[in-house]
Amino acid sequence: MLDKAYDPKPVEERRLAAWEAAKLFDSSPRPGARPFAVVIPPPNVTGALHIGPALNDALQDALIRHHRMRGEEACWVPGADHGGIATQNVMEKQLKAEKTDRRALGREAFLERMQTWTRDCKKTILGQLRRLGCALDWTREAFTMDEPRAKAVFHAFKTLWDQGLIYRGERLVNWCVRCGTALSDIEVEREERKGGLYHIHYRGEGDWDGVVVATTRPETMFGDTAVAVNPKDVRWESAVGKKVLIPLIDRAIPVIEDAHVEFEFGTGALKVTPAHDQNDWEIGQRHQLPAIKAIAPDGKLTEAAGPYAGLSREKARDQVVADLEARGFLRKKEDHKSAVQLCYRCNSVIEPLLSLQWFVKQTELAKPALKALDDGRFKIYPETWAKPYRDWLLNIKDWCISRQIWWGHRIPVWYKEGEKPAVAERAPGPGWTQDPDVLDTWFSSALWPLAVFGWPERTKDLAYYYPTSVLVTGYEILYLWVARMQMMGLAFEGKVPFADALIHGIVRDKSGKKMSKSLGNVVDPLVLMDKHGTDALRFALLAQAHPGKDIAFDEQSVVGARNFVNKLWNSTRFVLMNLPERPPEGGYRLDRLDRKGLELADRWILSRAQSVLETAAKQLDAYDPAAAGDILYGFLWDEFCDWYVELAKARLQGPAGGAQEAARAILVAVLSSMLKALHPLTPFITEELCLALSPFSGDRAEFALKAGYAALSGWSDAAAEAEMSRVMAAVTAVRSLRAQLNVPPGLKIKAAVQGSFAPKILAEHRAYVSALARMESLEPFSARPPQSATAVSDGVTFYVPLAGVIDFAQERARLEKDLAKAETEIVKIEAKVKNPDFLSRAPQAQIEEARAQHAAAAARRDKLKETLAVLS
RNA sequence: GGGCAGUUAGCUCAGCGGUAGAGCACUGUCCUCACACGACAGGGGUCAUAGGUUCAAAUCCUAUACUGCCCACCA
Repeated sequence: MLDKAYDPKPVEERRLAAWEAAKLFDSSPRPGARPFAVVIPPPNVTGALHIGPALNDALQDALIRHHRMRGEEACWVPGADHGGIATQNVMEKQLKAEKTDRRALGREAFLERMQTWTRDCKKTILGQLRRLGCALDWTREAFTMDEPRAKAVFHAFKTLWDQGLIYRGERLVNWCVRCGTALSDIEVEREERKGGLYHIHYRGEGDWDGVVVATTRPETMFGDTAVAVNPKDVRWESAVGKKVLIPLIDRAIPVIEDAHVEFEFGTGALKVTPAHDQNDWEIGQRHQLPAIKAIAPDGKLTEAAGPYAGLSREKARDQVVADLEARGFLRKKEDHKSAVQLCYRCNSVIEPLLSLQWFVKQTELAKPALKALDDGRFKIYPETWAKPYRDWLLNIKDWCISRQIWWGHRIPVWYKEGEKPAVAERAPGPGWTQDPDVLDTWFSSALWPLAVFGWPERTKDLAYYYPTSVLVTGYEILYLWVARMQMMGLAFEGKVPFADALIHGIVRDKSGKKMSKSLGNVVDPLVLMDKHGTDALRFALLAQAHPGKDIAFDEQSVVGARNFVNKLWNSTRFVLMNLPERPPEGGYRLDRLDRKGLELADRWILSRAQSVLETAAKQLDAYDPAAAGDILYGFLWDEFCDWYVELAKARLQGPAGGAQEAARAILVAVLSSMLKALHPLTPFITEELCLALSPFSGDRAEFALKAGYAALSGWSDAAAEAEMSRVMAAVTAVRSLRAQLNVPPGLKIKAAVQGSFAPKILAEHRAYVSALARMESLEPFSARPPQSATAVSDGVTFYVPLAGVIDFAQERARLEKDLAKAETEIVKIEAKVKNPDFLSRAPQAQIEEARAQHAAAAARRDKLKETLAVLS
């Protein structure tokens, strides 16, 4: 016998052990079967997973399990990403805590430590995935820096190099002073911050007045190589062509014209610092201006800054401003809001810096990706992300792929005096030295769907699983990752790496704030799993994961899901308690049922179950587990447990025989098919319960995944559904009467029934009504009992004698309230039914329905009025 | 400065052309023989605002107002 409450821990342990022992999730090409392949977004090896990836993984697992149950060869590839800068930063923090740093350690020793860290971290992360119940094919575990992936990276680099798409050049790049490396454009985040706008006087050379420029970054003035004004700006007309002196260092620079300069901003004069500002760089290109570096890669001012050399950016700004002010150059300081650029890994302010870097040309690579989107080979769900994705590809800029860190794939370019640089995996010969930089971590991530299947080798896996089916990820890496995989996949294989991308939202805290360590609002999925069970956590996340929508996550939602899981447990427990010790040969089978012998409730629940299963399957096909979860939850709780199980009790506890067997068979069939349908969402408990039911359900499969897809057919019965809803309404009317008149729950009432639906109730549904409304007897109405209360429903009126219990004033008030309800309903429907436009233009079915509603409401109203008249 | 979402019950969110829904919270009754992680009954919304289309609009269109996100070279 099952315990009274579900205890997740032993069940989860048991299921995990069984899955692993059976290698249940392994996949290999199976001719004839449709592949359904998914590659996991490889988590960075920066530490343990938080709740965000848990959602991402639960979504993928639901899809994988669903498609497995549909008979497809589902393959979900696990793995991890070395995570470049992010991971190196983690290690650097550790080293700092040990009062050392990577330079003291040396490159080789540092990398060795990184390897060890990586091994431990992967263990943690993959352990978490396992614990979540992820149906990952563990034999395929991949890492972006393991041997096969390194091979893929080299091959990709070489191919792009041979095609002339890779080049090296000195460009203005986003430089993170703290991380000590260049970043690509999309690795930079922006944040609006308050700062100052400084108006600085640049004296004229000779004896003219000079100009006043406005800048937010006075400390870069030592790198100025011009002052620019708009060609149409009459205010500065006379200054153009003359020279001004940079204050404090008195270097002369020309005043030039450039259309980029805005009239309204500041003074209309712009100081041009090509080496430290993107716009200025472009102006510099247009006017062949030199680029003078005023800030070094370490964030300190260079020799060009004269007396300020060696000061940090921040200190230099304060000092320069103070000196300008003291010497009368500072004309004005305004408050000013501007968007500062921040490193997406360490959040420090980015310095645009001129440096020698490697780039991949993007325009040509983007074209096939655009085409794939436009002709539908690649689809994004929800569609709303397609436009931003498209715009990004259209305006794509070259990708800076070199990083000045140690952790990553070393750039496979070798140098030697007097030779052209060579691309090779190993030194081409003695005297060659390798480029010290490593590749952007996203370079290897971009190859993930190819690399996990052995590319560039022509493997069977690649032929079978590629292109993969769907990629599940958050919108924050749409460009960083999704777009690049599309470009690379198309460039190297001519096929999209995945046909669909499912973009989900971000898990936020319950007040809607982004989770972050610094805010202290991060949620540890393991803690929640320990507390409430894995299925509960999964269901809570999935039930809220509407496509593309962020989730405001509250632990309360996990409690709610836990309650549902417990409801599954107890309903199965109840069914098992009411089954015989020995199951019938082959289990209960619906096809053995005598359809004519079925009761209304049977026909109703089977019809409903069939429809619910169909809908849930469609929703999972459409990548919407939230909708599937919602409908399954509602059906199981509100319809199956609250009505069907209650109705079946009479037969279960009654005499043995055909009626009892039918109830048992239907309970088993409906429950076990629902458990199977829920399996993609809550794999542990559903499988455990399916197994417990298996002798009765006739399901021989050892695992829910192998039990096949849950479906019923041939049970659709609209008439039964309609009739059942009338019965339910009648029951509810009596229950309501009882509650409102404070009839003790234990007290069984006598009732008489009247109305057009009454004969049917008396003949066929008497047992239902008297059981659920707790009646001692139910008779046809003959005469109104002296002290009785009345419950009016569609086609039925119940009279309940309640001598001594009933309070007439209360009863009147109750009926008047019902009457008021009926009246307002009638007013609404009457407006419709009496509207000639409605009658002439609405579809016939609508009209008929409205008329029927009107008639029913009117009948109810009349009955209530009549009752009230008797009472007064 | 562009673009995209959202604005529905106290809270979190479904619904997206035919009489307003769920979970949680709330009120009342009940430890009724699966489940108090429960049962039954109930209260609570002029579906942001203003127009329009339609027999019919939370649902479609157009504005407006907030909120959030993405993108962008106003120093």
